[in-house]
Amino acid sequence: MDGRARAKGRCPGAEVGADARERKVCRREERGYTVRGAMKSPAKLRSALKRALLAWYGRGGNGGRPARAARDLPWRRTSDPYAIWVSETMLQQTRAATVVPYWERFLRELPTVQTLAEAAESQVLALWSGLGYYRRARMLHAAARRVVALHGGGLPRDREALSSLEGVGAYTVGAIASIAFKERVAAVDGNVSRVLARIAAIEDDVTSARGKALVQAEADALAAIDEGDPGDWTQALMELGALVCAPRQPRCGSCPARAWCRAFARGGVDYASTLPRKAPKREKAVVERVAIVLHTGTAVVLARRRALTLYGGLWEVPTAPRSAKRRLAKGLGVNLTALDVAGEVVHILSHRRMHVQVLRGSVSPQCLAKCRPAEDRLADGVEAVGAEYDALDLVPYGDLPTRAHASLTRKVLDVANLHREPLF
DNA sequence: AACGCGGGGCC
DNA sequence: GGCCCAGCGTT
Repeated sequence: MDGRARAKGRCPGAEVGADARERKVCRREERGYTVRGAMKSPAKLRSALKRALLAWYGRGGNGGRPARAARDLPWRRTSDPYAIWVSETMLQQTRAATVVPYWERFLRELPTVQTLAEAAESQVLALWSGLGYYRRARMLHAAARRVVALHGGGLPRDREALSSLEGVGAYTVGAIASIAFKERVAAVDGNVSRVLARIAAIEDDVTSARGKALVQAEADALAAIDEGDPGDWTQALMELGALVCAPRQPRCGSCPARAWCRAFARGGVDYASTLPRKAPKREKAVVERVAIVLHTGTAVVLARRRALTLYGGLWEVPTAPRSAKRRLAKGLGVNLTALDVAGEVVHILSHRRMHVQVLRGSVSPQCLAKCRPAEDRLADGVEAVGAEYDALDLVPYGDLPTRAHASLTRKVLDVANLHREPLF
């Protein structure tokens, strides 16, 4: 990019003072486009790498050739940009195998961007329940409403317009543009960045700006020379990362890109698996909380979390910091002494570790008086439950599966053991 | 650039 | 029990 381009130890020629030709050759080697002993032109090598990967991925069925490696994922059977958009949103930080049933149910219930735009947020969240990162659902919902309002219901092809949609970041723009609209755009997700970091043997911390820039440039360059379906190229790279170039134990022995992989050339699978360099792990904070399960024998009291908080908009058994146990009970209209300890739940999140003590008791008339229908926000007395909730409701056991909830609630109700049969 | 945000599969 | 996943928005 400029004369300051710092060089790794293996490329002294890139230091200030080296001539432009040496710098260029060095850059090629850093990017892994050279094969030992064969100084072909980079374009040829990239083209060969591309062909090898696409053949491995297997676009469409083709008799005689080995079976395609691509998984038969349901969103690969549609060309509907809306369906692809939903899949890409669900796939953010979520494994494909996990997404499949959620995506099928979501598309069945809300098959078009119009139906999503008109749906109640509670329905959208219920369809998302269990998938995690619920902000994705709220942003998808909001974005669908704007798409209908601004673009007449069709997802815009324009990348700027796509990028302005809630929840659609750099990766998702690339994914939608290349897969749904067949544009030659890079989509760099965790898989692609890992694959490219290994092919190019990038030893910088992958989270550093330098590393990101290199990886991004790599993706752009590789995508730009593709002659086939841009969506196939995007997905071939990701599929390689998911199935072969795995984070921990890459299967270099069966990798179609092995001949172009600088990391493999440098140190085989043992070295390749050390890339990209991992960031040091942070310690998870432990949070001590309490949950109060109030029930009638056929129904249980749930509270809806305020928007913009953890689990925002979802229903759960009312909880509070352990230190606010008395205040939570009082807010729910029950006496702490009337509750018994049912057990404790440990819930691990990406950034914290929750220890939830589970208390159990019967619904009091005072509590019943505070319960309101689900759509009635800010009911009287709810404030006393704490700043975390904006509604209370008495929910029959049979209605639990249709309520948007976090998996923590399943665990809490399981420990409370209200019912012989599973409640969910 | 670092952090908040979920949940589950796999070692 | 830790790691990581078809990331995004905020600060």
